[in-house]
Amino acid sequence: MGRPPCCDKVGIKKGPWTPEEDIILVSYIQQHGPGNWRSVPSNTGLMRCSKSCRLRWTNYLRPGIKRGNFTPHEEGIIIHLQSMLGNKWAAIASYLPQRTDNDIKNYWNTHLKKKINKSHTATDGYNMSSGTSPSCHDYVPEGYDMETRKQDITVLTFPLPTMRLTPPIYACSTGNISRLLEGWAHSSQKNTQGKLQERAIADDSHSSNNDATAAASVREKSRAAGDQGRSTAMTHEDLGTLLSFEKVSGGSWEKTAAGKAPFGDAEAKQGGENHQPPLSLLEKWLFDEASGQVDELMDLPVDCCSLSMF
DNA sequence: AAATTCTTCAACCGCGTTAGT
DNA sequence: AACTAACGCGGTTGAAGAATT
Repeated sequence: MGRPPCCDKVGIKKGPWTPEEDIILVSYIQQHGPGNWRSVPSNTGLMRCSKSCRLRWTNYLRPGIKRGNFTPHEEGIIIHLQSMLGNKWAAIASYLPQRTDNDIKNYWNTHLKKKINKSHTATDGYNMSSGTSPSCHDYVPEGYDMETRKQDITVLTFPLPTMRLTPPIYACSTGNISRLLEGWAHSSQKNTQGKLQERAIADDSHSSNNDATAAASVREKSRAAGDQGRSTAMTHEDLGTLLSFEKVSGGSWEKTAAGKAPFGDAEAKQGGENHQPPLSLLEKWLFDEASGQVDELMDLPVDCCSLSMF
């Protein structure tokens, strides 16, 4: 009915997300939980549309996401499910809680389709352009042994889960955030100045929002880091330092024994006046992972996606 | 070493579905 | 029941890096 897409609004930023934005988003979601995406941009000051925030969360920042190479076992599951369900990536992803639908879709389009096509042309002259979906029975990934495959096929014959396995655990991995910070540092060597100025302007226009207090705190830290020319990659150690504040009696915040000022002296002085708990929520969130909730969930055995799910 | 082509994947777009009024 | 707004999904695009010429 002519409603303009939200992302067409003036002032809505597009393109790759910066770690600053990621941290703000993560911090906000840790506090409020995922959902109600419409309120996210206004409450955080992010110059992104709600849709973009949701996408970024589900495809990249969501806890427990595994990135990188797919295992033969995962390949096998994807191939089998794709042959059963077609391109229902969200449904397929529900069997692989560590992988996002976008990831699976990309992997299918860039790797598996080719592999299967190759396999078919090698055997019986099958051609992807024929329009017929290749069957899982025709291609078995290397390293995906027949016994596992048999188990999976049995297991995956169960009805689809009605909802994603993903529990309301908002733990995340320091590795994930460190990785994105590294990426940001890399790219920021090219255009740090411009982006920071842009962010600073955007930040100022939202500084009075109460719900954005924690996020604003994060922004301040990030901006300060950028202003001081920290253009080198943030390591895991740095991130650990970033998160090493803890609350002490009297409502003020100070470093833990192992901690050092993460943003330099100037920032430390600023922080002294500002009694905001720096990254407290993010910190707690990240430390939750240490309890092993996510790992336990993600290290499910081969037949994980069956019985525990139904 | 430079130019071109290919590959990958994060992000966007549009549409269908669902929920709220 | 009808309408609107928000959400979620699948297809597609485009930028960046890798590989090739």
